[in-house]
Amino acid sequence: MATTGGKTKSNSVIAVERLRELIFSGELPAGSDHLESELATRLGMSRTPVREAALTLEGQGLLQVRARKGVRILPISIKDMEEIYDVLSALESMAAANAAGQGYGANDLKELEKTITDMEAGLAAENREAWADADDRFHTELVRLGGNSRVMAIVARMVDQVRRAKSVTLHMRPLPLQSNRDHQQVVEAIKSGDAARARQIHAEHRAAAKDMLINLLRQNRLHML
Amino acid sequence: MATTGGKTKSNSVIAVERLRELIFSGELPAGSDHLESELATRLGMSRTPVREAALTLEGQGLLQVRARKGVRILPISIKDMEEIYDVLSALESMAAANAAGQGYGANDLKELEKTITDMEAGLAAENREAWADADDRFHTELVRLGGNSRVMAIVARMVDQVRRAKSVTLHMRPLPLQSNRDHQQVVEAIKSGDAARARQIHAEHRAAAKDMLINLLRQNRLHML
DNA sequence: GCATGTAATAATGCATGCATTAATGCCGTG
DNA sequence: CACGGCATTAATGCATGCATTATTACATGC
Repeated sequence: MATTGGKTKSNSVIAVERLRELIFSGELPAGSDHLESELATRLGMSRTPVREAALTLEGQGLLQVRARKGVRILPISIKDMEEIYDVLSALESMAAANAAGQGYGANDLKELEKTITDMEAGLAAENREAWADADDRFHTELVRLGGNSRVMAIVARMVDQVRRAKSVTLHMRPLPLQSNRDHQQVVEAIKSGDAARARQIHAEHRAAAKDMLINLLRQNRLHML
Repeated sequence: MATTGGKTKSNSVIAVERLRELIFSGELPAGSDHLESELATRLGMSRTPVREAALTLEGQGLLQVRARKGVRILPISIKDMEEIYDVLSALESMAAANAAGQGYGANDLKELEKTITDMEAGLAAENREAWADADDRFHTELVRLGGNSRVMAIVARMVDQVRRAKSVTLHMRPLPLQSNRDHQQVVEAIKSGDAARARQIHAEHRAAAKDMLINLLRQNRLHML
């Protein structure tokens, strides 16, 4: 039995998971429409659980349910990216500040530091996928250390929405050298309990990431992803 | 025909609206469980649209769908309130800063300023409901001026979750005199284009509101609402 | 008397079919 | 030839019934 839990998952939950995979992998491309019955056939179940899954994913901002036109996979515009990165900036910097205020010891921050060494390893090997994976884990862990479950949930949703765009730009962007220095400084601020500094550094980190990404998209005329 | 739109609403949408009303009015009390079939009978429709509405509201954090136990109306703990007010603080202060950066003129801020005069009128008449209503409109309008649709959506959800708690404490709290001064200062910072100041003032405003509310709940032993 | 296993029960989860309704194409008219 | 109304079509929205499964109560054995 896997650690994910061997509990018998309902078809509705399976549909959510499968649809997410199909969206992230690009098999259901951004902007495309799909009838409930098509998706039901594709997933080997009836329309009911597919419909429920569609409603769930609509609440997560990944698609839109439109009467008689099927579900539309929502594309991400540059404006969307700006919005999302602003939300991430505000919430993650607060999480960093809160993490700094918790008095975490070296042991509590082990996981966070491991993501940094993984990023460095990824950078050294010029393995962008490995770096990106570790970067995701850094941000997830940082938010977790902030101790606000709602921030965790919101951030996860926002990250989902930019997932496609990130994978597209991953190979276009320069190697993120500054990024790693930022991460290291955030950890140090948390260690020393300097909430204001943790917040400040992380906000600048996110602002820089936003600018880099937006410019990249504009330069490459990627107005919709 | 009302401005809300006379379009034939689906039962599923009606169910969402009615359930929200029932939750906010306390007819479905926090912590209570309700079978899908009960709710369906109550709303005069079949289980299907009720079930869909329940999934939607679960995504909004208002209730929880539990197999074989019906839907549970989620109570709000003090920890929840802290989380929510921290999210509101982070996102609304960013909205205030962004609003200050938009170069809004007197005309753009008319709606915002009207909410302040309404609050003052409510205060003068010691009409707490009128004050609270204007206060809600102030925050909604402030976030709208920030120009980030995701922030608007997230803030609206958070506000929904604390709605019951707010109405309980509305008559316990002292008259919010400082609150109005804060609002006025935020508007002035936005007018003068001072983003940092708008952010700062509003963050302090939300922090003070949070402390006041949390203390009120603790003093009155209201650990769950 | 308590614990364990089993059977009855009841609520969800899902499939199916029909009614509703918006979109599309066609026909008739100006 | 273009425009407008009507019929056709097709996809959703919803109700219904059944299968699945967790829970509870009861009986039996220790």
